[in-house]
Amino acid sequence: MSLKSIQNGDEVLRKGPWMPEEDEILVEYVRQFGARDWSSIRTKGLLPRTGKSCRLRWVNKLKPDLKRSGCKFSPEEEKLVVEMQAKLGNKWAKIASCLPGRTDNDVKNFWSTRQKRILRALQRPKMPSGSTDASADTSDLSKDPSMTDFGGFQVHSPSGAASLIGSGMGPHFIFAEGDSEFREHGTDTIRCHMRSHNVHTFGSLDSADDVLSSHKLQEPLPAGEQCTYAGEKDLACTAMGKEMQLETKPSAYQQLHQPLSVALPCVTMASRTTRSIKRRPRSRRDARSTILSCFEQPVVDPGDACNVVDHGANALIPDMDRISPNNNNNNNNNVNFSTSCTHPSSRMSNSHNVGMIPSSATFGVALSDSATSLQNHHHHHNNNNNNNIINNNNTTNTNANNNANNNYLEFLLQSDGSLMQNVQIFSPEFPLFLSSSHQWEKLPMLYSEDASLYAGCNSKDTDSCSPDSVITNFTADVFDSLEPLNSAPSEWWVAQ
DNA sequence: AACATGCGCAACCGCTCGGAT
DNA sequence: CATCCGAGCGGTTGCGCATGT
Repeated sequence: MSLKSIQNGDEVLRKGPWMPEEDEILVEYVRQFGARDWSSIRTKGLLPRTGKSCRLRWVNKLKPDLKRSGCKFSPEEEKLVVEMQAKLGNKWAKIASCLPGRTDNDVKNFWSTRQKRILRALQRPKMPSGSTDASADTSDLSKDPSMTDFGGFQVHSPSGAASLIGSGMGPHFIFAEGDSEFREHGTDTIRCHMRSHNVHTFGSLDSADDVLSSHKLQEPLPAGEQCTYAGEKDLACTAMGKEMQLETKPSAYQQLHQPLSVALPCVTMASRTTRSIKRRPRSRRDARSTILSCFEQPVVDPGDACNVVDHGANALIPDMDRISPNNNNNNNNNVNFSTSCTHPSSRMSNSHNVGMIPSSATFGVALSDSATSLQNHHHHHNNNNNNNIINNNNTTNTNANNNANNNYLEFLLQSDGSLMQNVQIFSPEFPLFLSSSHQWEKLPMLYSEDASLYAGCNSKDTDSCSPDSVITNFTADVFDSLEPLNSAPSEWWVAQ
């Protein structure tokens, strides 16, 4: 055992791990004199430890009735910690006072570990069985091939199509037909049974722990054609025909991200969309790259330039050659990149810049074939869309499904080959709206005040940006960490 | 098998608070 | 009222074991 010591005058004070003999002396001291006057332990010559060290040892380890070291927090304890932390903040001592046998240090460490776990879940998603990462899944649930472990979140996905696509604001889970439930492994269980629904996307705008573990959904969700469940607080679950939504209500979002009149916590897309655009991820893929993998093209014909929507650092760019750095006039180290995107069957036939979204933004795409818009002067309100959900009731496009040349815009295509209108790419910082006239427009209700985010726009007060003007500034080293997309088409994972 | 990395937890550090003098 | 000092709190560090390569 390593023994550190510090010189204190003629005295040598010990530091570091406590030995059993020291513990015995300390316990005996407390028995005789009580748990106080800690400094006198040293002045009496009982232990070469500071009073502070003695107190800490007693409070955290030796005090009677403490739960033994290594005793995991129970789901009830975790729930209480989460709730109290939300109320009180990092008042660990206060929180610990409500947890018999737990010390403030226990709670603090537990919280820290939990935060890291959640972060890992978002940054290192593991993909369904059949993926190259399956062997990395060592959780108990790995025995069940239908279970996928996304770090701290375990997802039941018989179709193998479950995918974690979100990060930053919280995880998004996409489910396909046949997936029956989603569950979070932790304090609370959020479980939705789905039988007749094509796709289920769940997301939260808040951090995973804030939302996922503090709301509980009724179970099982009836598989009827229409049912609605309002969560205890701010989660609601709605099943409508072939789709089901889980949503956080604006109130929950606004608590953390105010002022905000509109939130987009989750997206529901048609099954064709989600299946055809996903591909097998590499291990340790950055979470942001994983998001992009849902939207990038699996195969691109020569000349059919179609690049990933980039949303900042660490994004995966499938083909660097197609991204040309443009000189800008700034004297700083920033380089402007614009990505172009065309598709032969799309009305969007000319190059459109889709490079956007500053780093640290959370990326998502909300689709609507019913011209759903968050802008009043654009909207054709979907009946279900009275708060923060954008619906896509698009039906399966078989042609598109079979088309090996699907690119990431494929999910924007409607059955007649035309481009789906009113596509919104959202992030809190830089939401955009692709209108029916294929103009990228800013969403005023979500505007960031940071004018630099609108590089290329004439003015942040401008109502619309031309496609070519949507350019994001990246620092020069942004692409250092990018991986080239070098896997063969056969490596692309397409859920069936 | 050896090494690297991840992870949880015990202990430390710096600071604030409040009672005693 | 000012100062000292012990107690307590929250953040951080680093050790040791587990797991991965």
